[in-house]
Amino acid sequence: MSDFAPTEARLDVTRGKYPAFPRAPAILVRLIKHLYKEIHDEANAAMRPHGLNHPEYNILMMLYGAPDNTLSPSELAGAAGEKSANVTRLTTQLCEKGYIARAGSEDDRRKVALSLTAEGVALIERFLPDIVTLLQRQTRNLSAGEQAQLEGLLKKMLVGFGE
Amino acid sequence: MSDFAPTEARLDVTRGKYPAFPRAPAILVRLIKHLYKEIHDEANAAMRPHGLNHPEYNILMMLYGAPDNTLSPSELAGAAGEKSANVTRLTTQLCEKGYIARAGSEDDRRKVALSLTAEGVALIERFLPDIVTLLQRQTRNLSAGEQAQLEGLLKKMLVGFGE
DNA sequence: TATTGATATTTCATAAATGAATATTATATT
DNA sequence: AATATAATATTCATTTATGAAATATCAATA
Repeated sequence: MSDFAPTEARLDVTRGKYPAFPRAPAILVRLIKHLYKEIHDEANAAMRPHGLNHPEYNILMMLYGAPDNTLSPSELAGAAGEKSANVTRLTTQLCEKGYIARAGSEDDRRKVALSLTAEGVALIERFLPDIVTLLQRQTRNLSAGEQAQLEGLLKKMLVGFGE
Repeated sequence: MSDFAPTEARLDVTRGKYPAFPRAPAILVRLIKHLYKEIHDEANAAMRPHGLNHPEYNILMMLYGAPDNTLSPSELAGAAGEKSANVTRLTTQLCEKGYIARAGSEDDRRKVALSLTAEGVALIERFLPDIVTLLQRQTRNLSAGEQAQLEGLLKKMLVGFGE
C-alpha cells in the first residue's frame, strides 16, 4: 500500500474544479497522513504479540526516555501527542498491567508522577529489538543524508503549527 | 505546540540505555506522528463549524477528486487511508446528512457506488476557502522548493512501507 | 456445473479517543 | 489575607475506530 499516484490524480481533478486548491501543501498533508496511518498500523501489529498497542508503546517509550523514567501526565501528553483524557486512560491501563506506577508529587500536589516499574523496563527491552527492526525497515529507502534532510524539513514545517 | 527539542533529549536518554535504537528513523517517525496529530486536530477544528470532522472531510474530498465524483467503498478506503469498516460508518453518516448517495453497481454486484450529491458538492465548495487558508498556514514556513523537496522525500519513504 | 478461492462490503462487539465539565491545588493580584 | 486566575488531572457521556466474522458476488478450474 504505497502507490501515491492516484492521490496526485485526484488532486489534479480537484484543482480542475477548484483552481485555488494549493497543490504542494495538499500533497504534503496527504503524504503525512498516509505515512502516519502506515506507521500506526505497523506499530500496532508489531506490538500486539507483546500485549500492547501503538499508543501504549509510545507512552512507555516517553517514560523510558525520561532521565528518571518518570513524567507527569501533562508532560506525557505533550511528549506522546495524546490528549490528557487519553493519557489518563492509557496510563491507568498500563498501571493495571504493572508496567508503570502512579504516585503523588510532593512539591506540587496537583501533579502525579508516572514511573516505569522494573517490569515496564523489562518489557521495553524485550520488545525494542522488534521496534529497531521496524524503524529500519520503514526508513530503508532513505540514505542517511536524506533522512537528515527530511528531518530538517519536517521540523521546519512543524514550527508553523499552533502559532 | 511545536517544540521538538524535548523529543530529541528523550531520544538521547533512550540511546544512552539502549544504543542500538536508531536515532534518525526514530526522530522521523516521531515527527510524522506529531505533524499528523496537529493536522488532525486543526482540521477537526476547522471543519466543526461546517458540521464535519476530519475523516468526513477526507471522504468528501476523495470523492470530489474522483472524475465523476464517485468511488466504491474499497477505493475510498485506500484513498482516505481508512479501514473499510470505518468507511462504511463514515459514508452512512454522510448519506444520512445528504452529502453522498449510495447505489449498487451493475457490472459487479458486489460493489457499491458512493457519489457526491449536489448538496455535497455545494458543502465542499463552501468549506474549501477555509481549507485553503489552513493548508497555506500549515506550510508557510517552507518555500516552494522546500515543499517540493519534502514531497520527494516523503514519497520515497512511503514506498518502503508494506513491501 | 460444482467447487474452490478470492474480492467487496457490512455487521457486530469491543476498544480507543474526544470535548466538556469538574475537583483540586498553585500562583498572581489587589 | 482574600480573591481571582491559571494549571493539573480526572470523570463522564459521546463519538470514532478497530478486528474478526458474516454475507454476497465474482472468477477460475477441475
